[in-house]
Amino acid sequence: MAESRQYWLFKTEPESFSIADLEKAPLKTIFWDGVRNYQARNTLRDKVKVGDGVLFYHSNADPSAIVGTATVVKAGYPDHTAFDENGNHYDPKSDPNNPVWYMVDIKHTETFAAPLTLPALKQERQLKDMVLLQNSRLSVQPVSEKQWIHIHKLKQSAITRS
DNA sequence: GCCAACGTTGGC
DNA sequence: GCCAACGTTGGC
Repeated sequence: MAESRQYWLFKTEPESFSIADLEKAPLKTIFWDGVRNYQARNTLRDKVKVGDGVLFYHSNADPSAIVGTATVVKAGYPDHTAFDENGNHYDPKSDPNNPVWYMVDIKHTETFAAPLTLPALKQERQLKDMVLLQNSRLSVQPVSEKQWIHIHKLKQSAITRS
């Protein structure tokens, strides 16, 4: 029996990679490279599966916000950007025979008509347990099904209001 | 730009 | 294995 679908939140600084960039990518698909944190690595390597839902979050942005969603199209595999001595994400600890860092592929699903800003998310009692709101720096974090559903409701009401 | 919170490194 | 020093993240 297949495990049920899981949900995640991926953070990115829009200055380096935004949801607009994801939409413009060929097949609207990219590899989520550059994660260099062990907890996030473990999640990417062991837990994120094809078909899982991803909340796309812009950090260090004005305003910081969940700006859309994506779908996982390839589960964890070695992050080859760690092997490239000339790249920004090079890490000598990792080599092809014994990779340290992992990535997944995600495909754009939707860009929200109205971003769900951090202050707005903080006002939702149903979201108070979100890892995002717990002072966490984790760039790849779990989202519960309840949180996922609630965020989609918020997204809907944001559209209705606009 | 500041700085609190967090993660990692490395001396011991 | 402890923990101080350092580096990074990310909200404000």
